Amino acid sequence: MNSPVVRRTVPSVKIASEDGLEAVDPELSKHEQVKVHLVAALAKMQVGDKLPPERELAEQFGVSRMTLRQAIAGLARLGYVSRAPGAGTFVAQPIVSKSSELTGFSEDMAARGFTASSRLLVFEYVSADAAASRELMLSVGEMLVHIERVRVADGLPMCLERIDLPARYVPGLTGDDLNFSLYDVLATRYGIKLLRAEQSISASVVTEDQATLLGVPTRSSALIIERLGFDQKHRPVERARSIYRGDRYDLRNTVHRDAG
Amino acid sequence: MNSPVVRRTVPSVKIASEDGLEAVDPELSKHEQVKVHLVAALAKMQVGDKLPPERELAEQFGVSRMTLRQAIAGLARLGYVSRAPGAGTFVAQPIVSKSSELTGFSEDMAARGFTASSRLLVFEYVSADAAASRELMLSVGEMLVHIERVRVADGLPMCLERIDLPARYVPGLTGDDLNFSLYDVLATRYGIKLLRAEQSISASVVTEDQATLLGVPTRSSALIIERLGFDQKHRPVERARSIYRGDRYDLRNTVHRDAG
DNA sequence: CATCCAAATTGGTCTAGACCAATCTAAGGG
DNA sequence: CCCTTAGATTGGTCTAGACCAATTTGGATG
Repeated sequence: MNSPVVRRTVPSVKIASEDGLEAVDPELSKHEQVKVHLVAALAKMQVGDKLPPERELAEQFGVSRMTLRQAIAGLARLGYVSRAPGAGTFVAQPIVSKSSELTGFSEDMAARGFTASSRLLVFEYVSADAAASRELMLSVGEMLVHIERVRVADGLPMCLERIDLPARYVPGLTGDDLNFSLYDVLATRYGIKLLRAEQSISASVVTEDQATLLGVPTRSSALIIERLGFDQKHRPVERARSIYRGDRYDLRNTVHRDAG
Repeated sequence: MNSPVVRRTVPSVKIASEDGLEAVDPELSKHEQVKVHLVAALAKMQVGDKLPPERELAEQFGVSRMTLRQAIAGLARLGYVSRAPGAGTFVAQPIVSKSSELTGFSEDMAARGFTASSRLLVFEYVSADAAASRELMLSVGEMLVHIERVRVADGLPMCLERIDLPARYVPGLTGDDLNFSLYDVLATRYGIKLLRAEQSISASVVTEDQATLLGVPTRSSALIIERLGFDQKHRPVERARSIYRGDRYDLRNTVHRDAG
C-alpha cells in the first residue's frame, strides 16, 4: 500500500547551477552554500516532490556526498525536507512557523506579516536582586538595565515585555535604541549574538493594569513566556518576561523524537 | 578575560571503557552506542567540566573521528554538552525539561516525577468531519476513534485530552487500552511510532464544564496544546487537543539560532 | 610582573571512497 | 490480473585521512 504522503517523482531535475557552486558568499562554508542553493530550488518545487538522489546532487554541486548530506541534514532539521531510507528525499510541508528558532519580537512579527513597533514604558538602571543575579551570573547588586515596553504589531498592542540586561554588557544604551529590535542593537553595536535561550511557557490571566496596556478586558487569557538568553560565548545576557494577549497570539512548532 | 562559564579542566579523563565499544546493544549504530557511553560518562562529571578532545575520544572508543563527532553533535543538539572551536567540549547545564522532544503525557509526567493515570470519559467511533479528514489525510466520512479523557498526575487532574485516531490504523483498540500511555499501545501493538508532531500552543480560560472536570474555578487560565502527530512513515496518525490547567503546568524548552 | 607573539591544541569542514538496510521497480509465474 | 522475487536505487553509516580557524598556552621580551 502506498503512503498517503504525496510523492511526485520528477525525473532528472537540475537543481544545481551550471557547474559547481557559484559562491553565494565566499564567507560561508560549502555546506552552508549548498543549503542556500537547495532552499532556492525547493521554493520552485511542490510539496511531495522527490529531490534528486544525494549522489547526483553532490556531483551537480561539485562537493562530496558527506558535505551534501550535512546540508540536507540541516534542511531536514528545519523541516524543509523529509528523508526516507531506500526511498528518497522529499519536499516537506512548509513549516507554519519556526517558533523553535530563537527570534525576537520584531522578527517573529515580520515572519507573520506584521510590522512591529514599540512603546517604551520604563528605561532605568537598577541593581540586581537575588533571582536576577543568579540567572544572569552576576554579583548581587550589580547594575542592570531594566526595560519595560508594549510591543505593537500593525498598531495592535500584542505583548508586554520586561527585560533585564547586565549594564556592563551594553554601555551607553539609551531608551532611543529600543524603538525597534533589541536583538539588532545587541548584535551590531555590542557584538552580542543571542544564539540560545531557555524558555518557560505558561498561561495566566491579565491583571487590570496589564489589561489596560493591552487593550483587553480584565481577566482575559494571556500567554507568558519567560526567557533567559545566552550569547555566542554562552554568557547569559538577557532575562525577559513577555505577556502576550491570548486572543491574538499562539506559538507553533514542530517537535521530534529520536528513536523508538 | 575569562568567560563567566565555569570550565574545569580535568586532565586525561578516561571516558571509554577498557578498549573500544563493549556493545550496549548490537542493534544500535556505532554513533548511537558512543552516545550511550558518553551520556553515562557525563552523569559522573560536573557542569563546566571539559571533555577529552575529539581525537582522543575517538581513539578510546575505537571509532573514527567523524563517527565520534556524529555522537557529540547529537548530544549538543539535546543540550548535554556545548562546544567551542579552539577551546573544547564542555558539560552543559542540565536541561530542565525536554519539551522540545515529542513526549506523551505519561512520559512528560514521569520526567517531572509524577505518576500519570487517566480517567476515560468518552471512547467512540465517529466519522471524520472536514477538518479532521484534511489534517489526518483521510476521505471525509472515514471512521475515527474519538477519545476524551482526564489526565491525572499524582491524583491531581492536570489536563483534558481529546484525541482522534484513524480507525483503520488501530483495529481492535478498546477503552481498556487507554488507562495509561497511548503511545506505548500504538508502538507495541500497532508498530506505530510517533516521531514528529506539529504543535500550536495558546492560552485560554476554562469553561464551566472544563473547570468542573479539572477541579478549578471557572475562568481559570489554561494552556491549550493542539497537536498533529506523524509516525515513522510520515503519516499523520494522531490529532490531539489538550487543555492543561494554567496554575500547575508550564512548558520548558531551549531554542536556538543557527548563525548571525 | 605584565605584555605580546608563536606554537600547540581543538573543534569545524571536507574528501573519496566503502558497505549496509530499507525501499522501489520490473520481470516472471501463477 | 495479482503476487512473488531478484536486482537496482537510495539514504544511513563508517573510515582514514587532510586542512582551516579559533582559542589556549607558554615562552620571550620589555
